[in-house]
Amino acid sequence: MIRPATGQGPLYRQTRDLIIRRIADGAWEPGQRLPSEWDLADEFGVSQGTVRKALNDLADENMVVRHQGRGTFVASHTSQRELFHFFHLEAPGGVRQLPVTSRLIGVTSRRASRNDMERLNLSINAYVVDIQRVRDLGGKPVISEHITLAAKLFPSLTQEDDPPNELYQFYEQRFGMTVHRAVEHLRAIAAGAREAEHLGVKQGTPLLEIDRVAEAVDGMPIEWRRSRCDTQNHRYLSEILK
Amino acid sequence: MIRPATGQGPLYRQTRDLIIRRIADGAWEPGQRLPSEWDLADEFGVSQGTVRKALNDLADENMVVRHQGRGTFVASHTSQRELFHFFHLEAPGGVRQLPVTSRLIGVTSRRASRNDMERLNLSINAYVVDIQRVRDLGGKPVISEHITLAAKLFPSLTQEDDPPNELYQFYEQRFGMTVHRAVEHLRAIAAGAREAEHLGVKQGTPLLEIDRVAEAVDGMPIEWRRSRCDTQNHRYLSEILK
DNA sequence: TCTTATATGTGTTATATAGGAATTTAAATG
DNA sequence: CATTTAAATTCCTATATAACACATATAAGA
Repeated sequence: MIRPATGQGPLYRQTRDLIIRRIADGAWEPGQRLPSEWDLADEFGVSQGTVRKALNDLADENMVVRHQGRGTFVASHTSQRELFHFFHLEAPGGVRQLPVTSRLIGVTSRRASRNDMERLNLSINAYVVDIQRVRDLGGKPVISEHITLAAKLFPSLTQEDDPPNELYQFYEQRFGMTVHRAVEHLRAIAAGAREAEHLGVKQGTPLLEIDRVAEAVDGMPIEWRRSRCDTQNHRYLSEILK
Repeated sequence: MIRPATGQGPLYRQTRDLIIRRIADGAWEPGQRLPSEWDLADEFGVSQGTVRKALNDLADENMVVRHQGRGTFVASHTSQRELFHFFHLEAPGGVRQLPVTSRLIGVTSRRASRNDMERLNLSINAYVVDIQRVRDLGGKPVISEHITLAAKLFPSLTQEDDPPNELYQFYEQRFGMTVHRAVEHLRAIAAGAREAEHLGVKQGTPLLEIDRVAEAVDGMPIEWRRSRCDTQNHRYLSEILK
Protein backbone atom coordinates (compact mmCIF):
# COMPACT_ATOMS: atom_id res chain seq x y z
CA MET A 1 0.00 0.00 0.00
CA ILE A 2 1.61 3.14 -1.31
CA ARG A 3 0.49 6.57 -0.21
CA PRO A 4 1.13 9.07 -2.99
CA ALA A 5 4.31 10.76 -1.82
CA THR A 6 3.98 13.99 -3.77
CA GLY A 7 1.00 15.16 -1.76
CA GLN A 8 0.21 17.72 -4.42
CA GLY A 9 -3.23 18.25 -5.88
CA PRO A 10 -6.25 16.03 -5.49
CA LEU A 11 -5.84 12.34 -4.80
CA TYR A 12 -7.39 11.21 -8.07
CA ARG A 13 -4.84 13.35 -9.92
CA GLN A 14 -1.92 11.88 -8.00
CA THR A 15 -3.31 8.44 -8.65
CA ARG A 16 -3.55 9.23 -12.36
CA ASP A 17 0.05 10.44 -12.38
CA LEU A 18 1.27 7.28 -10.68
CA ILE A 19 -0.46 5.17 -13.31
CA ILE A 20 0.99 7.27 -16.13
CA ARG A 21 4.47 6.85 -14.74
CA ARG A 22 4.12 3.09 -14.77
CA ILE A 23 2.94 3.15 -18.35
CA ALA A 24 5.73 5.51 -19.42
CA ASP A 25 8.27 3.33 -17.62
CA GLY A 26 6.98 0.28 -19.39
CA ALA A 27 5.98 -1.51 -16.22
CA TRP A 28 2.56 -1.90 -17.83
CA GLU A 29 2.95 -2.43 -21.55
CA PRO A 30 0.55 -1.50 -24.34
CA GLY A 31 -2.28 -3.98 -24.60
CA GLN A 32 -1.65 -5.32 -21.12
CA ARG A 33 -4.47 -5.45 -18.59
CA LEU A 34 -4.22 -3.28 -15.50
CA PRO A 35 -5.18 -4.59 -12.05
CA SER A 36 -8.83 -4.14 -11.16
CA GLU A 37 -10.09 -0.91 -9.63
CA TRP A 38 -10.24 -2.54 -6.22
CA ASP A 39 -6.71 -3.92 -6.42
CA LEU A 40 -5.33 -0.56 -7.53
CA ALA A 41 -7.26 1.16 -4.75
CA ASP A 42 -5.74 -1.26 -2.29
CA GLU A 43 -2.26 -0.74 -3.66
CA PHE A 44 -2.45 3.05 -3.76
CA GLY A 45 -4.26 3.32 -0.45
CA VAL A 46 -7.26 5.21 -1.84
CA SER A 47 -10.88 4.32 -2.38
CA GLN A 48 -12.13 2.47 -5.41
CA GLY A 49 -14.05 5.57 -6.46
CA THR A 50 -10.87 7.61 -6.59
CA VAL A 51 -9.11 5.02 -8.73
CA ARG A 52 -12.16 4.95 -10.92
CA LYS A 53 -12.01 8.68 -11.52
CA ALA A 54 -8.31 8.46 -12.33
CA LEU A 55 -8.90 5.63 -14.81
CA ASN A 56 -11.83 7.41 -16.44
CA ASP A 57 -9.70 10.52 -16.89
CA LEU A 58 -6.98 8.40 -18.46
CA ALA A 59 -9.56 6.84 -20.76
CA ASP A 60 -10.65 10.35 -21.81
CA GLU A 61 -7.03 11.05 -22.64
CA ASN A 62 -6.83 7.83 -24.64
CA MET A 63 -4.13 6.44 -22.37
CA VAL A 64 -6.15 3.38 -21.45
CA VAL A 65 -9.14 1.56 -22.88
CA ARG A 66 -11.87 0.21 -20.64
CA HIS A 67 -14.20 -2.70 -21.32
CA GLN A 68 -17.03 -3.55 -19.04
CA GLY A 69 -16.59 -7.04 -17.70
CA ARG A 70 -13.08 -7.46 -19.18
CA GLY A 71 -10.89 -4.88 -17.58
CA THR A 72 -8.80 -1.80 -18.22
CA PHE A 73 -6.00 -2.01 -20.80
CA VAL A 74 -3.05 0.17 -21.72
CA ALA A 75 -3.87 1.80 -25.07
CA SER A 76 -1.93 0.55 -28.06
CA HIS A 77 -1.77 1.27 -31.76
CA THR A 78 -3.33 -1.97 -32.82
CA SER A 79 -7.00 -1.10 -33.04
CA GLN A 80 -8.35 0.26 -36.28
CA ARG A 81 -9.76 3.26 -34.48
CA GLU A 82 -6.38 4.21 -33.08
CA LEU A 83 -4.74 3.95 -36.47
CA PHE A 84 -7.22 6.31 -38.10
CA HIS A 85 -6.67 8.74 -35.29
CA PHE A 86 -3.34 9.65 -36.83
CA PHE A 87 -4.33 9.46 -40.45
CA HIS A 88 -6.53 12.28 -41.67
CA LEU A 89 -6.69 11.95 -45.43
CA GLU A 90 -10.00 10.87 -46.85
CA ALA A 91 -11.43 10.37 -50.30
CA PRO A 92 -14.46 12.37 -51.44
CA GLY A 93 -17.68 11.11 -49.94
CA GLY A 94 -16.01 10.66 -46.58
CA VAL A 95 -14.41 7.34 -47.47
CA ARG A 96 -11.43 6.84 -45.25
CA GLN A 97 -8.94 4.13 -46.02
CA LEU A 98 -5.46 3.49 -44.74
CA PRO A 99 -2.67 3.14 -47.28
CA VAL A 100 -2.06 -0.56 -47.82
CA THR A 101 0.88 -0.29 -50.16
CA SER A 102 3.87 1.96 -50.03
CA ARG A 103 7.20 2.17 -51.79
CA LEU A 104 10.25 2.46 -49.57
CA ILE A 105 12.75 4.90 -51.05
CA GLY A 106 15.40 4.36 -48.43
CA VAL A 107 16.49 4.24 -44.81
CA THR A 108 19.65 6.22 -44.08
CA SER A 109 21.55 7.55 -41.09
CA ARG A 110 23.28 10.90 -40.55
CA ARG A 111 24.20 13.62 -38.05
CA ALA A 112 21.29 15.65 -36.75
CA SER A 113 20.78 19.01 -38.41
CA ARG A 114 19.82 22.15 -36.56
CA ASN A 115 16.16 21.54 -37.44
CA ASP A 116 16.31 17.95 -36.27
CA MET A 117 17.75 19.02 -32.94
CA GLU A 118 14.98 21.55 -32.43
CA ARG A 119 12.12 19.27 -33.42
CA LEU A 120 13.31 16.15 -31.67
CA ASN A 121 14.90 17.88 -28.71
CA LEU A 122 18.29 16.35 -29.47
CA SER A 123 21.71 17.29 -28.15
CA ILE A 124 24.48 18.31 -30.51
CA ASN A 125 26.30 15.51 -32.33
CA ALA A 126 23.27 13.22 -32.03
CA TYR A 127 22.48 10.91 -34.92
CA VAL A 128 19.19 10.51 -36.71
CA VAL A 129 17.62 7.96 -39.04
CA ASP A 130 15.74 9.04 -42.15
CA ILE A 131 12.97 7.02 -43.69
CA GLN A 132 11.66 8.06 -47.07
CA ARG A 133 8.71 6.46 -48.76
CA VAL A 134 5.74 7.00 -51.04
CA ARG A 135 2.32 5.89 -49.86
CA ASP A 136 -0.53 4.85 -52.13
CA LEU A 137 -4.22 5.53 -51.81
CA GLY A 138 -6.72 4.00 -54.18
CA GLY A 139 -3.90 2.45 -56.21
CA LYS A 140 -2.14 5.74 -56.86
CA PRO A 141 0.81 7.43 -55.15
CA VAL A 142 -0.59 10.24 -53.00
CA ILE A 143 1.86 10.92 -50.17
CA SER A 144 5.59 11.53 -50.37
CA GLU A 145 6.90 11.10 -46.87
CA HIS A 146 10.15 11.98 -45.12
CA ILE A 147 10.47 10.70 -41.56
CA THR A 148 13.24 11.54 -39.11
CA LEU A 149 13.92 9.63 -35.88
CA ALA A 150 16.46 9.95 -33.11
CA ALA A 151 18.89 7.07 -33.71
CA LYS A 152 19.31 6.62 -29.98
CA LEU A 153 15.65 5.77 -29.47
CA PHE A 154 15.50 3.46 -32.47
CA PRO A 155 18.76 1.51 -32.27
CA SER A 156 19.80 -0.65 -35.19
CA LEU A 157 16.98 0.46 -37.43
CA THR A 158 18.07 -0.08 -41.02
CA GLN A 159 16.60 -0.73 -44.42
CA GLU A 160 16.74 -4.44 -43.64
CA ASP A 161 13.97 -3.95 -41.08
CA ASP A 162 11.65 -3.12 -43.98
CA PRO A 163 9.47 -0.74 -41.96
CA PRO A 164 5.80 -1.62 -42.43
CA ASN A 165 3.04 0.74 -43.41
CA GLU A 166 1.82 1.24 -39.88
CA LEU A 167 4.91 2.74 -38.31
CA TYR A 168 3.41 3.61 -34.93
CA GLN A 169 2.53 -0.01 -34.32
CA PHE A 170 6.08 -0.88 -35.38
CA TYR A 171 7.64 1.71 -33.07
CA GLU A 172 5.62 0.36 -30.19
CA GLN A 173 6.22 -3.33 -30.66
CA ARG A 174 9.81 -3.16 -31.86
CA PHE A 175 11.24 -0.27 -29.83
CA GLY A 176 8.75 0.24 -27.00
CA MET A 177 8.02 3.79 -28.15
CA THR A 178 4.34 4.63 -27.94
CA VAL A 179 3.13 7.68 -29.82
CA HIS A 180 0.46 9.38 -27.80
CA ARG A 181 0.09 12.86 -29.21
CA ALA A 182 1.02 14.67 -32.39
CA VAL A 183 1.07 18.27 -33.52
CA GLU A 184 0.73 18.99 -37.21
CA HIS A 185 1.44 22.17 -39.12
CA LEU A 186 -0.10 22.35 -42.56
CA ARG A 187 0.61 24.56 -45.53
CA ALA A 188 0.30 24.56 -49.29
CA ILE A 189 3.48 24.25 -51.33
CA ALA A 190 4.42 23.74 -54.96
CA ALA A 191 5.62 20.29 -55.97
CA GLY A 192 9.38 20.12 -56.54
CA ALA A 193 11.21 17.75 -58.83
CA ARG A 194 11.27 14.96 -56.27
CA GLU A 195 7.56 15.12 -55.38
CA ALA A 196 6.64 15.47 -59.05
CA GLU A 197 8.43 12.21 -59.74
CA HIS A 198 7.15 10.39 -56.67
CA LEU A 199 3.54 11.40 -57.07
CA GLY A 200 3.34 11.56 -60.82
CA VAL A 201 2.31 15.19 -61.03
CA LYS A 202 3.78 18.21 -62.78
CA GLN A 203 6.29 20.38 -61.01
CA GLY A 204 4.55 23.32 -59.40
CA THR A 205 1.36 21.40 -58.67
CA PRO A 206 -0.06 22.56 -55.31
CA LEU A 207 0.57 19.98 -52.60
CA LEU A 208 -0.52 19.84 -48.98
CA GLU A 209 2.49 19.62 -46.69
CA ILE A 210 1.93 18.12 -43.26
CA ASP A 211 4.72 18.76 -40.79
CA ARG A 212 4.18 16.51 -37.80
CA VAL A 213 6.02 16.03 -34.54
CA ALA A 214 4.82 13.00 -32.57
CA GLU A 215 5.29 12.69 -28.82
CA ALA A 216 5.37 9.88 -26.28
CA VAL A 217 3.12 9.61 -23.26
CA ASP A 218 5.49 11.77 -21.23
CA GLY A 219 5.69 14.47 -23.89
CA MET A 220 9.09 13.52 -25.30
CA PRO A 221 9.26 14.05 -29.09
CA ILE A 222 9.74 10.77 -30.93
CA GLU A 223 9.28 11.38 -34.62
CA TRP A 224 9.41 14.24 -37.07
CA ARG A 225 7.54 13.63 -40.28
CA ARG A 226 6.94 15.69 -43.39
CA SER A 227 4.22 14.42 -45.68
CA ARG A 228 3.56 16.03 -49.02
CA CYS A 229 0.16 15.06 -50.29
CA ASP A 230 -1.55 15.26 -53.64
CA THR A 231 -5.00 16.58 -52.70
CA GLN A 232 -6.44 16.22 -56.16
CA ASN A 233 -8.63 13.37 -54.97
CA HIS A 234 -8.24 13.50 -51.20
CA ARG A 235 -8.93 15.90 -48.36
CA TYR A 236 -7.34 16.40 -44.97
CA LEU A 237 -10.07 16.03 -42.36
CA SER A 238 -10.07 18.19 -39.25
CA GLU A 239 -12.87 18.02 -36.73
CA ILE A 240 -13.12 20.90 -34.32
CA LEU A 241 -14.60 20.32 -30.90
CA LYS A 242 -15.94 17.17 -29.42
CA MET B 1 -40.21 17.23 -10.92
CA ILE B 2 -39.82 15.72 -14.35
CA ARG B 3 -38.96 12.11 -14.88
CA PRO B 4 -37.07 11.66 -18.12
CA ALA B 5 -39.77 10.45 -20.48
CA THR B 6 -37.56 8.69 -23.00
CA GLY B 7 -36.44 6.02 -20.56
CA GLN B 8 -33.58 5.13 -22.86
CA GLY B 9 -30.03 4.71 -21.68
CA PRO B 10 -28.58 5.65 -18.34
CA LEU B 11 -30.16 8.38 -16.25
CA TYR B 12 -27.17 10.71 -16.46
CA ARG B 13 -27.33 10.52 -20.23
CA GLN B 14 -31.04 11.32 -20.27
CA THR B 15 -30.38 14.19 -17.91
CA ARG B 16 -27.64 15.46 -20.21
CA ASP B 17 -29.98 15.27 -23.19
CA LEU B 18 -32.69 17.22 -21.36
CA ILE B 19 -30.20 19.97 -20.56
CA ILE B 20 -28.97 20.07 -24.16
CA ARG B 21 -32.51 20.43 -25.42
CA ARG B 22 -33.07 23.45 -23.21
CA ILE B 23 -29.88 25.04 -24.45
CA ALA B 24 -30.72 24.27 -28.08
CA ASP B 25 -34.23 25.65 -27.59
CA GLY B 26 -32.82 28.82 -26.11
CA ALA B 27 -34.52 28.37 -22.75
CA TRP B 28 -31.07 28.78 -21.26
CA GLU B 29 -29.07 31.27 -23.28
CA PRO B 30 -25.31 31.46 -23.75
CA GLY B 31 -23.62 33.02 -20.76
CA GLN B 32 -26.62 32.39 -18.52
CA ARG B 33 -26.24 30.55 -15.25
CA LEU B 34 -27.94 27.20 -14.85
CA PRO B 35 -29.74 26.21 -11.66
CA SER B 36 -27.54 24.55 -9.05
CA GLU B 37 -26.86 20.82 -9.10
CA TRP B 38 -29.33 20.29 -6.27
CA ASP B 39 -32.08 22.31 -7.93
CA LEU B 40 -31.63 20.45 -11.19
CA ALA B 41 -31.63 17.14 -9.35
CA ASP B 42 -34.87 18.14 -7.69
CA GLU B 43 -36.41 19.23 -10.97
CA PHE B 44 -35.37 16.14 -12.91
CA GLY B 45 -36.09 13.75 -10.07
CA VAL B 46 -32.59 12.31 -9.92
CA SER B 47 -29.79 12.49 -7.41
CA GLN B 48 -27.32 15.36 -7.25
CA GLY B 49 -24.55 12.97 -8.27
CA THR B 50 -26.35 12.05 -11.45
CA VAL B 51 -26.85 15.70 -12.40
CA ARG B 52 -23.21 16.28 -11.58
CA LYS B 53 -22.10 13.58 -14.00
CA ALA B 54 -24.33 15.00 -16.72
CA LEU B 55 -22.94 18.51 -16.18
CA ASN B 56 -19.34 17.29 -16.13
CA ASP B 57 -19.92 15.45 -19.39
CA LEU B 58 -21.38 18.61 -20.90
CA ALA B 59 -18.36 20.55 -19.67
CA ASP B 60 -16.10 18.01 -21.39
CA GLU B 61 -18.06 18.65 -24.58
CA ASN B 62 -17.63 22.39 -24.12
CA MET B 63 -21.37 22.90 -23.85
CA VAL B 64 -21.17 24.49 -20.42
CA VAL B 65 -18.50 26.08 -18.30
CA ARG B 66 -18.26 25.39 -14.59
CA HIS B 67 -16.80 27.60 -11.87
CA GLN B 68 -16.41 26.45 -8.31
CA GLY B 69 -18.39 28.72 -6.05
CA ARG B 70 -20.08 30.58 -8.91
CA GLY B 71 -22.12 28.09 -10.83
CA THR B 72 -22.51 26.42 -14.21
CA PHE B 73 -22.93 28.58 -17.30
CA VAL B 74 -23.98 27.93 -20.88
CA ALA B 75 -20.87 28.20 -23.07
CA SER B 76 -20.66 31.16 -25.38
CA HIS B 77 -18.28 32.50 -28.02
CA THR B 78 -17.08 35.42 -25.97
CA SER B 79 -14.00 34.03 -24.29
CA GLN B 80 -10.67 34.30 -26.05
CA ARG B 81 -10.14 30.62 -25.67
CA GLU B 82 -13.36 29.80 -27.47
CA LEU B 83 -12.48 32.10 -30.35
CA PHE B 84 -9.13 30.47 -30.96
CA HIS B 85 -10.79 27.13 -30.92
CA PHE B 86 -12.15 27.82 -34.39
CA PHE B 87 -9.15 29.64 -35.79
CA HIS B 88 -6.17 27.47 -36.58
CA LEU B 89 -3.75 29.64 -38.52
CA GLU B 90 -0.59 30.59 -36.72
CA ALA B 91 2.56 32.48 -37.57
CA PRO B 92 5.97 30.77 -37.37
CA GLY B 93 7.16 30.38 -33.81
CA GLY B 94 3.72 29.37 -32.66
CA VAL B 95 2.39 32.93 -32.49
CA ARG B 96 -1.36 32.79 -32.78
CA GLN B 97 -3.28 35.96 -33.39
CA LEU B 98 -6.83 36.56 -34.51
CA PRO B 99 -7.38 38.72 -37.57
CA VAL B 100 -8.26 42.19 -36.37
CA THR B 101 -8.93 43.77 -39.73
CA SER B 102 -10.81 42.45 -42.71
CA ARG B 103 -12.16 43.87 -45.92
CA LEU B 104 -15.77 43.11 -46.68
CA ILE B 105 -16.22 42.36 -50.36
CA GLY B 106 -19.96 42.01 -50.24
CA VAL B 107 -23.08 40.47 -48.76
CA THR B 108 -25.50 39.08 -51.31
CA SER B 109 -28.55 36.84 -51.46
CA ARG B 110 -29.51 34.13 -53.95
CA ARG B 111 -31.22 30.78 -54.48
CA ALA B 112 -29.44 27.82 -52.91
CA SER B 113 -27.34 25.77 -55.29
CA ARG B 114 -27.13 22.01 -55.23
CA ASN B 115 -23.97 22.22 -53.13
CA ASP B 116 -25.55 24.65 -50.69
CA MET B 117 -28.49 22.34 -50.19
CA GLU B 118 -26.21 19.41 -49.46
CA ARG B 119 -23.92 21.21 -47.06
CA LEU B 120 -26.55 23.17 -45.18
CA ASN B 121 -29.25 20.52 -45.35
CA LEU B 122 -31.63 22.88 -47.15
CA SER B 123 -34.83 22.13 -49.01
CA ILE B 124 -35.23 23.05 -52.64
CA ASN B 125 -36.02 26.69 -53.40
CA ALA B 126 -34.41 27.83 -50.16
CA TYR B 127 -32.45 31.07 -50.17
CA VAL B 128 -28.94 31.65 -48.94
CA VAL B 129 -26.82 34.65 -48.00
CA ASP B 130 -23.23 34.96 -49.20
CA ILE B 131 -20.59 36.87 -47.31
CA GLN B 132 -17.26 37.45 -48.99
CA ARG B 133 -14.32 39.06 -47.30
CA VAL B 134 -10.54 39.16 -47.04
CA ARG B 135 -8.93 38.79 -43.65
CA ASP B 136 -5.59 40.25 -42.64
CA LEU B 137 -2.86 38.75 -40.49
CA GLY B 138 0.18 40.72 -39.53
CA GLY B 139 -0.97 43.64 -41.68
CA LYS B 140 -1.22 41.60 -44.87
CA PRO B 141 -4.18 39.93 -46.57
CA VAL B 142 -3.91 36.20 -45.90
CA ILE B 143 -7.38 34.67 -46.12
CA SER B 144 -9.93 35.02 -48.90
CA GLU B 145 -13.21 33.85 -47.45
CA HIS B 146 -16.57 32.89 -48.92
CA ILE B 147 -19.31 32.18 -46.39
CA THR B 148 -22.75 30.80 -47.12
CA LEU B 149 -25.67 30.88 -44.68
CA ALA B 150 -29.26 29.71 -44.83
CA ALA B 151 -31.29 32.93 -45.23
CA LYS B 152 -34.04 31.48 -43.09
CA LEU B 153 -31.79 31.17 -40.04
CA PHE B 154 -30.26 34.60 -40.51
CA PRO B 155 -33.21 36.80 -41.44
CA SER B 156 -32.61 40.32 -42.68
CA LEU B 157 -28.85 39.95 -42.80
CA THR B 158 -27.54 42.46 -45.30
CA GLN B 159 -24.42 44.43 -46.05
CA GLU B 160 -25.74 47.14 -43.73
CA ASP B 161 -25.18 44.85 -40.77
CA ASP B 162 -21.46 45.18 -41.41
CA PRO B 163 -20.61 41.70 -40.08
CA PRO B 164 -17.75 41.94 -37.60
CA ASN B 165 -14.59 39.92 -37.67
CA GLU B 166 -15.79 37.45 -35.08
CA LEU B 167 -18.78 36.03 -36.87
CA TYR B 168 -19.61 33.27 -34.41
CA GLN B 169 -20.08 35.77 -31.62
CA PHE B 170 -22.22 37.77 -34.03
CA TYR B 171 -24.33 34.74 -35.00
CA GLU B 172 -24.91 33.96 -31.35
CA GLN B 173 -25.82 37.41 -30.11
CA ARG B 174 -27.72 38.61 -33.15
CA PHE B 175 -29.47 35.47 -34.36
CA GLY B 176 -29.30 33.09 -31.42
CA MET B 177 -27.31 30.58 -33.45
CA THR B 178 -24.50 29.02 -31.44
CA VAL B 179 -21.79 27.20 -33.36
CA HIS B 180 -20.72 24.19 -31.39
CA ARG B 181 -18.84 21.95 -33.77
CA ALA B 182 -17.17 22.26 -37.13
CA VAL B 183 -15.77 19.84 -39.68
CA GLU B 184 -13.06 21.06 -41.98
CA HIS B 185 -11.74 19.53 -45.18
CA LEU B 186 -8.37 20.84 -46.33
CA ARG B 187 -6.59 20.66 -49.64
CA ALA B 188 -4.01 22.53 -51.65
CA ILE B 189 -5.19 24.50 -54.68
CA ALA B 190 -3.72 26.97 -57.13
CA ALA B 191 -4.68 30.61 -56.70
CA GLY B 192 -7.19 31.80 -59.31
CA ALA B 193 -7.62 35.33 -60.58
CA ARG B 194 -9.81 36.35 -57.67
CA GLU B 195 -7.56 35.02 -54.91
CA ALA B 196 -4.51 36.41 -56.66
CA GLU B 197 -6.07 39.85 -56.52
CA HIS B 198 -7.39 39.53 -52.97
CA LEU B 199 -4.22 38.15 -51.46
CA GLY B 200 -1.68 39.92 -53.62
CA VAL B 201 -0.06 36.78 -54.98
CA LYS B 202 0.54 35.45 -58.47
CA GLN B 203 -2.01 33.24 -60.13
CA GLY B 204 -1.11 29.61 -59.60
CA THR B 205 0.45 30.19 -56.17
CA PRO B 206 -0.36 27.22 -53.92
CA LEU B 207 -3.06 28.10 -51.39
CA LEU B 208 -4.53 26.14 -48.53
CA GLU B 209 -8.28 25.75 -48.95
CA ILE B 210 -10.32 25.13 -45.82
CA ASP B 211 -13.83 23.90 -46.46
CA ARG B 212 -15.77 24.14 -43.22
CA VAL B 213 -19.30 23.24 -42.22
CA ALA B 214 -20.25 24.53 -38.78
CA GLU B 215 -23.02 22.96 -36.73
CA ALA B 216 -25.24 24.01 -33.85
CA VAL B 217 -25.52 22.24 -30.53
CA ASP B 218 -28.14 19.88 -31.95
CA GLY B 219 -26.06 19.04 -35.02
CA MET B 220 -27.92 21.23 -37.49
CA PRO B 221 -25.56 22.78 -40.08
CA ILE B 222 -25.43 26.54 -39.76
CA GLU B 223 -22.64 27.83 -41.93
CA TRP B 224 -20.61 26.74 -44.92
CA ARG B 225 -17.32 28.52 -45.30
CA ARG B 226 -14.48 28.25 -47.80
CA SER B 227 -11.27 29.95 -46.78
CA ARG B 228 -8.35 30.17 -49.16
CA CYS B 229 -5.20 30.94 -47.25
CA ASP B 230 -1.77 32.15 -48.26
CA THR B 231 0.51 29.87 -46.23
CA GLN B 232 3.70 31.65 -47.14
CA ASN B 233 4.01 32.96 -43.61
CA HIS B 234 1.37 31.00 -41.72
CA ARG B 235 0.59 27.40 -40.86
CA TYR B 236 -2.62 25.57 -40.12
CA LEU B 237 -2.30 23.98 -36.70
CA SER B 238 -3.81 20.59 -35.99
CA GLU B 239 -3.32 18.87 -32.67
CA ILE B 240 -4.08 15.19 -32.60
CA LEU B 241 -5.24 13.61 -29.38
CA LYS B 242 -5.93 15.18 -26.07
C1' DT C 1 -18.00 -33.93 -27.03
C1' DC C 2 -20.91 -30.32 -27.10
C1' DT C 3 -24.19 -27.29 -25.10
C1' DT C 4 -26.08 -25.01 -21.39
C1' DA C 5 -26.19 -23.28 -16.65
C1' DT C 6 -23.68 -21.25 -12.96
C1' DA C 7 -20.32 -18.67 -10.63
C1' DT C 8 -16.95 -15.19 -10.57
C1' DG C 9 -14.52 -11.09 -11.81
C1' DT C 10 -14.81 -6.58 -13.73
C1' DG C 11 -16.50 -2.18 -15.09
C1' DT C 12 -21.09 0.80 -14.97
C1' DT C 13 -24.81 3.24 -12.95
C1' DA C 14 -27.09 5.45 -9.08
C1' DT C 15 -27.40 7.10 -4.67
C1' DA C 16 -25.90 9.00 -0.16
C1' DT C 17 -22.91 11.40 3.07
C1' DA C 18 -19.42 14.58 4.62
C1' DG C 19 -16.14 17.91 4.48
C1' DG C 20 -13.26 21.31 1.64
C1' DA C 21 -12.58 25.37 -1.57
C1' DA C 22 -14.02 29.33 -4.08
C1' DT C 23 -17.34 32.84 -4.54
C1' DT C 24 -21.02 35.83 -3.46
C1' DT C 25 -24.17 37.92 -0.25
C1' DA C 26 -25.44 39.73 4.11
C1' DA C 27 -24.37 41.48 8.45
C1' DA C 28 -21.55 43.68 11.74
C1' DT C 29 -18.24 47.02 12.89
C1' DG C 30 -15.62 51.20 12.81
C1' DC D 1 -20.01 55.18 4.19
C1' DA D 2 -16.19 51.96 3.92
C1' DT D 3 -14.25 47.87 5.63
C1' DT D 4 -14.20 43.61 7.75
C1' DT D 5 -16.38 39.48 9.26
C1' DA D 6 -19.64 35.97 8.99
C1' DA D 7 -22.88 33.18 6.60
C1' DA D 8 -24.84 31.10 2.68
C1' DT D 9 -24.29 29.18 -1.91
C1' DT D 10 -22.10 26.42 -5.24
C1' DC D 11 -19.01 23.30 -7.12
C1' DC D 12 -15.14 19.92 -5.83
C1' DT D 13 -13.10 15.93 -3.56
C1' DA D 14 -13.39 11.52 -1.27
C1' DT D 15 -15.59 7.66 0.41
C1' DA D 16 -19.15 4.01 0.83
C1' DT D 17 -22.88 1.00 -0.66
C1' DA D 18 -25.73 -1.57 -3.72
C1' DA D 19 -27.63 -3.21 -7.81
C1' DC D 20 -26.73 -3.98 -12.62
C1' DA D 21 -24.35 -5.33 -17.14
C1' DC D 22 -20.91 -7.69 -19.51
C1' DA D 23 -17.32 -11.21 -20.21
C1' DT D 24 -15.09 -15.28 -19.10
C1' DA D 25 -14.12 -19.48 -16.78
C1' DT D 26 -16.05 -23.55 -14.68
C1' DA D 27 -19.22 -27.19 -13.86
C1' DA D 28 -23.24 -29.89 -15.04
C1' DG D 29 -26.04 -32.19 -18.13
C1' DA D 30 -27.43 -34.20 -22.56
